[in-house]
Amino acid sequence: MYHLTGEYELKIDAKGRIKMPANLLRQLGSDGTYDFMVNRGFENHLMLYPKDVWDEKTKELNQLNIYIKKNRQAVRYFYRGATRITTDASDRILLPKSLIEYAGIQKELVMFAYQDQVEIWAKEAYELMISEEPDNFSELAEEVFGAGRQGSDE
Amino acid sequence: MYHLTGEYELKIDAKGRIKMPANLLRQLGSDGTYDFMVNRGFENHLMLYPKDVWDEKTKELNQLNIYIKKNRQAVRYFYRGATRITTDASDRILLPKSLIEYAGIQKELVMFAYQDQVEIWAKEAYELMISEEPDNFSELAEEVFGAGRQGSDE
DNA sequence: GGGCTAAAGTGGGAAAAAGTGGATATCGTG
DNA sequence: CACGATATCCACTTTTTCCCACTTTAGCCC
Repeated sequence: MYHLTGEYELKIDAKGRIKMPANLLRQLGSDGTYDFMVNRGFENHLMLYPKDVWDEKTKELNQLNIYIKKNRQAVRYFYRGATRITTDASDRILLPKSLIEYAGIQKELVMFAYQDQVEIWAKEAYELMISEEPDNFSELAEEVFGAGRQGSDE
Repeated sequence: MYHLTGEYELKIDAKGRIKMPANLLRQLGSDGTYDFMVNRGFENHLMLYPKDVWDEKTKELNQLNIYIKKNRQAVRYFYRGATRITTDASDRILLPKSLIEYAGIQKELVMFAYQDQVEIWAKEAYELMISEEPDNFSELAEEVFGAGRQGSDE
């Protein structure tokens, strides 16, 4: 749907506001105010989705029969903390306190955009995550990307 | 019917009243007083439904032949504790004591809205729930979101 | 590159809304 | 009737929202 990219270092101001990078917003097209959903990510970070992406993702989820325990738990787990967010007149957003806390964000944070979503990490946590990756990366890369790439390939 | 969202940390005051988050009420539209039904949830929490949602949900249930034991049990199980609730002039609600006890709510609680309903948890219980990944979540997630996303695809 | 202009980012004041606490009135029940 | 519990009402505090103005950075032209 989108092909968002970029890594942005940002600060939270005294009122808890975060300026959305102009570059990122530009990738979303549209003007005026922007509409997002945030929730807890699977590691200790947050996920930010453009509203339309979120709606698409939850469409199927909302079809599940939540009287089945397994489904109920999954729905909850996916949604956890999901909150709607819009930009103000200066393109800033306000994240829910509970989510900020969850991600361990103090002042500095990183937004990391890929595919149709944006991850939000506390700066320290992001750097840690980034630095830990290479360990088994080659193995992983081979597994994920490599299938059938042996021999001649562009 | 609705697409309620948001996670709200709330406190019960000395008189047992809980302020409904303005943000959540706004999503319900309407003004003046709001009309809800609460009952016991399937885990140790409560469920809060806007009255119109409740009516819709019970419509099917009320068609069941309750002279059949199984049906009777199911109906009872769903209804258990069901109580009508309205907001006062300051948008606060009063939960039945027995339900508060059932959910183990002391002072702090969390309202967690998704789809057309709101779950009410004791804060500690909520945090525990949130932190535990459901058993076969990745499997289920794959079922729901992932169909054929492994390897090369669109 | 220097200087100009527009865009991006930052900060804060003030009004409005949300949230909190408590006093008083009302109802139902023993 | 008296009591406790609920409902109604009012006053105050805190937070959020909205708006405006300033600083800094990036883009552009000469």
